[in-house]
Amino acid sequence: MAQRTTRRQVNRLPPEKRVQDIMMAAREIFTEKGYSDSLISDIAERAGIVEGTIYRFFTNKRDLLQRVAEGWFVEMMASSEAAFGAVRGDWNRLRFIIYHHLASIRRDPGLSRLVIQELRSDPRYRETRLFQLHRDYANRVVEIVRRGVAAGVFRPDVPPALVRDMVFGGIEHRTWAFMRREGDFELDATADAITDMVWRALRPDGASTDRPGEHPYVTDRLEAAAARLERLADRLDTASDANP
Amino acid sequence: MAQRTTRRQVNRLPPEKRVQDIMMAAREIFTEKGYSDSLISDIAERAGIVEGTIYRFFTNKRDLLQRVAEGWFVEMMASSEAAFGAVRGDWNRLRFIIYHHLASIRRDPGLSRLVIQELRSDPRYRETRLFQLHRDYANRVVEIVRRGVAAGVFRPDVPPALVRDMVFGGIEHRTWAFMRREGDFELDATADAITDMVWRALRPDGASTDRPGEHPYVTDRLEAAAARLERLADRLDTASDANP
Amino acid sequence: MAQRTTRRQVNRLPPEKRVQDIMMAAREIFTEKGYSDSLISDIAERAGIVEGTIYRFFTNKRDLLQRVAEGWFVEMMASSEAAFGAVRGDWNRLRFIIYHHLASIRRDPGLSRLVIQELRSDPRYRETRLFQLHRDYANRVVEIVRRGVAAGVFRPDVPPALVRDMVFGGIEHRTWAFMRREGDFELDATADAITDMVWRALRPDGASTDRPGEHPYVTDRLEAAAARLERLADRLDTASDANP
Amino acid sequence: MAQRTTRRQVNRLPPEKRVQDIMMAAREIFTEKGYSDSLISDIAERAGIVEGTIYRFFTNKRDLLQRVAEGWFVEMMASSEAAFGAVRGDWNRLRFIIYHHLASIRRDPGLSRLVIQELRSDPRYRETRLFQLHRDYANRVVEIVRRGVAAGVFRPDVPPALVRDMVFGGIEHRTWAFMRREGDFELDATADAITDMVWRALRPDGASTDRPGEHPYVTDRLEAAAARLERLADRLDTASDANP
DNA sequence: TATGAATGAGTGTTCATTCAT
DNA sequence: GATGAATGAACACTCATTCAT
Repeated sequence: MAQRTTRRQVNRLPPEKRVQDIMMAAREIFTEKGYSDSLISDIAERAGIVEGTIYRFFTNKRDLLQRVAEGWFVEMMASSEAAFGAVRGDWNRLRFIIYHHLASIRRDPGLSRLVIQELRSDPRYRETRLFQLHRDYANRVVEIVRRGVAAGVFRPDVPPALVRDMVFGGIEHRTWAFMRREGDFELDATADAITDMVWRALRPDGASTDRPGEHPYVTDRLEAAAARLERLADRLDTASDANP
Repeated sequence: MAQRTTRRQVNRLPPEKRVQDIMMAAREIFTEKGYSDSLISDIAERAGIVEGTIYRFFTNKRDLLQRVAEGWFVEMMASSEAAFGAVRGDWNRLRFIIYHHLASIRRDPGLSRLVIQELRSDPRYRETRLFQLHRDYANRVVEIVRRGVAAGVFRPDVPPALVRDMVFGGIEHRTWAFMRREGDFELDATADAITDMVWRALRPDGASTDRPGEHPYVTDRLEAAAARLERLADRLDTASDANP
Repeated sequence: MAQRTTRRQVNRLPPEKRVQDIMMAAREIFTEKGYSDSLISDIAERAGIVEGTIYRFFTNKRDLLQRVAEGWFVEMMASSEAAFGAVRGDWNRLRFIIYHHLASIRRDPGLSRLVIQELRSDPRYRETRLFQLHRDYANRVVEIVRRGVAAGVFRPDVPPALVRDMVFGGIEHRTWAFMRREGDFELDATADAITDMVWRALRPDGASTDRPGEHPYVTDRLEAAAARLERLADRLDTASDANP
Repeated sequence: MAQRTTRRQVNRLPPEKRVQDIMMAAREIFTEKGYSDSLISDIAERAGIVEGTIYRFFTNKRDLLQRVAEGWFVEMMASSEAAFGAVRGDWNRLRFIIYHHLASIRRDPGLSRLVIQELRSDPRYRETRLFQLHRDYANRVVEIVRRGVAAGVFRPDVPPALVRDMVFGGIEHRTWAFMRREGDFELDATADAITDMVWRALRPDGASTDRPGEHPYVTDRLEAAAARLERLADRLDTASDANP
């Protein structure tokens, strides 16, 4: 013992910076390799420290993943909080949420996959802070639906939670290939398509399910045209009758 | 020389039966414990054989899981094939698929979770037979939408693949807690709610989005409009003939 | 993975032989280095196998130590069982036990120390088979004392368990330096000295505490006194008859 | 810049007080958890300082244990020094030592066990101050025996060191269960029993081995009675002869 | 064909000790 | 003198897979 050749070099940093470094390194490694293929030693190396130091700030590897994911989520929510508050109109709000979620996946596909695969399937997921964050995040949709129903602009028989599930489930399925680095998706078009689809399911019968402010749909137009032609024809009839 | 008290019992069985036994045992163990907590030795024991024998029929543990899942899926599809063919009407067909998928999850929540977690996230998933089966299974929905659009019964601007994603994504999210043995769901009510939601998103504006049979279809309205236009055209023809 | 250069060489042996090899190797390593400085990998190497194989037969490192110690003890008891049965006379029997224990320590000082240090101080020691073996072994002394007391050969006020404790405690203290490879002790002389010391503590006052066979027992003295009293009584009787 | 809420509290204390605090804390922790389960950080916390400070006063963890044990021993010896000097008579002196040792074990079973297990088995134990203290402590017994032999009150063939080993070995074995918190022992009765046992082993043949000042043992009394009766009988004979 | 003993690579975690501040 | 963040060596145990019998 004690024949250490290399002098021990201690690099003291403020705890926050250390934690930040570690989480950044961990996020990268986890994203690149997935959870179980990521080694604590790799993460330490990337963070420029030794393995033991990680354990001063994180209980274990799982805790590290957990907190990386939480950090990511908090960041995600914070980045949209202000903007979301400024959005007016239900369609726009739904579209905003959907777009934002799709954009997050595009930005961090690896992390998205990790959360879905590793954390959400954990048996203790519901006891997790991540679960709460996720729930709050997703419940923005529930809230919109609930209020719309109360205001009478949405169908009263739509289960708000199911809308949430279909929105986020749909997004996940649609982007699954991308998260696995196999496919791609168009951000705007996908956001539009999903929003429209949900929108139509929410609006009551008879109401136009077109996006607010856009042109009414073909059947309406067809019927309207027919009606106008009929009126025209009536007038023609009258005219020809009156001008024999 | 061997002091083994229990004599080695060599049971030569037809390969098919062996494979069947192993897969049944594997399915049970995998379902109970998840993939990584399942031991080959446990599976062998449950199947009444030894570890080595498994490797005569399966390349490795992963392959075993793969084929268990495939078997499950084939079984699932076969069980619905005939009945599905007999269902008439788009709403009913959608409802059938959704109900059937929900019922499969209720029957085998462990296996469902396993497929979602372990297999679908595998980087080579798309090269998998399971992927093809899954795609064929899910494309029933795509097919219905595509045909409905072509027939003019559904909106022409609905992306069929997105409908598929929202249906299966929605089902997954809705039942995720159940798959983790934490929550429950009502089979019929959920199937109805999802089908209705999709249905409303598919039907054109102005058309009743109520379930078929209760209110006239858009075709009716289109036919009525066409008829009126035809009568109009007739009259215009007559009128122009009358005013030479 | 799978670029193994050296071909995997399996060397199949009957389980008993394997267990024997492992225990022999473990005994050597444990004896040489003590428990915590012994590495499973060292033991495996010495036994000519790999680490994993050890875990087929032993639950963990502790279990291995436990069973090595048990084996040693069983062997020790077996080797003395027959001979002990043939020894006659209390002094000889005590001497035999003491000698045998000292001889065991001389033969395996490392193992002796290990048992005392590692196993006997374990909080669960009393639930151990080793404890039972040890107790049976040590109770030979208790048994001798108990019987001697019952036969009136030993003082009635001697606590047999305390005799046992002083015998084995004394042996341990006397040989402690030797177990640590620092000192030595003379086998025969030490056995004699301890036996004599205990012997003297056991024999009633007035009785010669010399080893049996060399000097008369207390019974002799009691008999002599009784004889004298009887003769005296006779004389007193005669005298009183003569002086009516 | 540091967000530490609890401000670092620098308490400059006189070195002696510091050392005292640390040793007290260490003694508690060691006693509670044993050596290897005691963490330097725990000890530091209990002493109200940080780990680094310990290393200003103690070379390493082992040294800390060493010095804790030394302190305990010195304290133990000091507490008995004066009283021991006042005790008169060999039996009483032996009894005093034995009682005192038993009482120490009763007071600090955890520490006693620690010294036996951890320190006495250390390969460098003999180079230790603790060893010297221990030797001096135990040699009180040797001294008593030696003097007794020289004075002719004890058997000349008793090896004084062996007496010491049996006394302390016996005490240790007798109280081992108690040190492990599993059993109990009666202080006075045990001290008496051990002292008596040693006493009997020390006294020469023919001498009463009863405790000094108490009644001689039965054989002696029997013989004495017989002798007196004989003398009486002789006188009676003479008297009757002289008075015919 | 079936056996099942043997293989052996692989890694998260602990904690006494150091030393820059 | 005191701090306490950082160091980094050390190691038991698992289990999918192989292959001699």
